[in-house]
Amino acid sequence: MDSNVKVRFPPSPTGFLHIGGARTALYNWLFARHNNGKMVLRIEDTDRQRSTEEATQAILDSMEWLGLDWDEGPYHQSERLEIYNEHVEKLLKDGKAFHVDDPEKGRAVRFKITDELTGFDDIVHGNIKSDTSLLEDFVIRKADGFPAYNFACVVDDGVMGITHIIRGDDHLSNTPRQIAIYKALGFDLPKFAHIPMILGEDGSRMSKRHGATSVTDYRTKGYLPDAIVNFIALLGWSPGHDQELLTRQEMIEKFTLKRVNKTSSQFDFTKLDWMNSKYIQDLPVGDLVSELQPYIKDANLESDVVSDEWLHKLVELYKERFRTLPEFVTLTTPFFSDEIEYEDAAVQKHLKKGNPALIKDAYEKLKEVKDFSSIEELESCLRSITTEHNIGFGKLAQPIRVALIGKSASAGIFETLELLGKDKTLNRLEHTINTFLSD
RNA sequence: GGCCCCAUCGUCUAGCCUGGCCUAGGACACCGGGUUUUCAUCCCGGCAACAGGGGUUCAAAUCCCCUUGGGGUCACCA
Repeated sequence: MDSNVKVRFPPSPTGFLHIGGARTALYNWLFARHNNGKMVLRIEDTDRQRSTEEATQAILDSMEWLGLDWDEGPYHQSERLEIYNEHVEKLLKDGKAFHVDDPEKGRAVRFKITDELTGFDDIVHGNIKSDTSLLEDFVIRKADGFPAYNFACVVDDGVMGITHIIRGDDHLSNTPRQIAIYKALGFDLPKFAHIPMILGEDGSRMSKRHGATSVTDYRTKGYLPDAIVNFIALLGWSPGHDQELLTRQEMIEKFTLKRVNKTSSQFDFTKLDWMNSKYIQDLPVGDLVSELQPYIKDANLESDVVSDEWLHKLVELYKERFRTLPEFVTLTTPFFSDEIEYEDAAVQKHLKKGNPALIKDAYEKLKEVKDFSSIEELESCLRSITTEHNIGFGKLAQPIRVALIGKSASAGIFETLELLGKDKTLNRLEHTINTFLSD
């Protein structure tokens, strides 16, 4: 099942890997893997002013984080000047290009438009119209000796034997120029697939003002790479059935260019959050703990005094309650720190307007519980109180919850008690009695 | 502005190529209900779209044209 499919992903290292670029990389990757082909990574660093080594590294890091690997490269265009020059000379000799002199910029080379092609076939869009006579002779080698984009791109794709060019449809209007170069140089024409762009939530082109635009942004915001990959895969492509949560393997099996649609899509952060929460729920707790570790450290929580077993239990308990990684920290801070923020509304409703005797009873009875790691013992203890007072369980659980973590929502009350431990539980109940119930 | 591309629920989309099975399906969000010690999860139900106008046809979301709207591109940037 070998294949001659060869695609490439050619980022220019002038900034972080954009989410749109990531999706382009993903589609190339899925296409290559689906067809048992190869993917080339090529760094298009011909803009000497804007290209940086840091950006290159950041892009490579993002690719790795997303789990998108490649089979060849990374090539750097800045190291391939000889190749481009050879082809420039060829065009010059054939009379298909000519020198232009600019008093300020220096001597450059322009490609001479002659061909009157009328269009090309695009896998996604079908037949694309174009009228080459409308084109102007364009620069293929800049005065600084570096090739211009449209030229370097074609030479590399030709030399590297790229069979399919999958890129954003903002390149649609470049394609006729590039085809002209393919023909002038005698390269076989690759197949083109121009995929729709990703727009911001307001429907305009995604830019800094839309908040998170780079892969790095999503990483620091606490999204899982698998969730990002799944989400952006579905922005412009669908497997053809109703399943939305797909493993990489499923995506590879299902991916075809034919199922990529033509319409640009808007980035929906809410749906991403939902999908991320799904991936969080499905992640083995051990892995989730490792993902969470940096955020716990960042928040300066006392993670070092805590046992692995305890942390695992806490994460297990809370994994259905957070959508992004840092949310876990927000939710569980009271488990790490004694500086609790008591929510006013919760205190009013469950403590001040409640029955003070309840908390005092709970304090006394809990004091007698020997084994706080026994859910059974904790439960029978609290049940006995509600029986005595003849009240529903919620009437007791809520005040205790607020007393222990400061808010009216948390995981199950017995588990909360267990993870907090006897000392903290008693201390906090005591604190509550003295602070909120003393008058 | 010239040229190019696009147009299904608020959003992502299925259906369009190969007209009829579409009283247009799914998901997120939203609204209601159930489960639950709270919240979340989970389950059930609901709201909600073929941009407009002309054709072609027995029949159009599906094919054609126009209008409108959106996007892209017009660099010695990629």
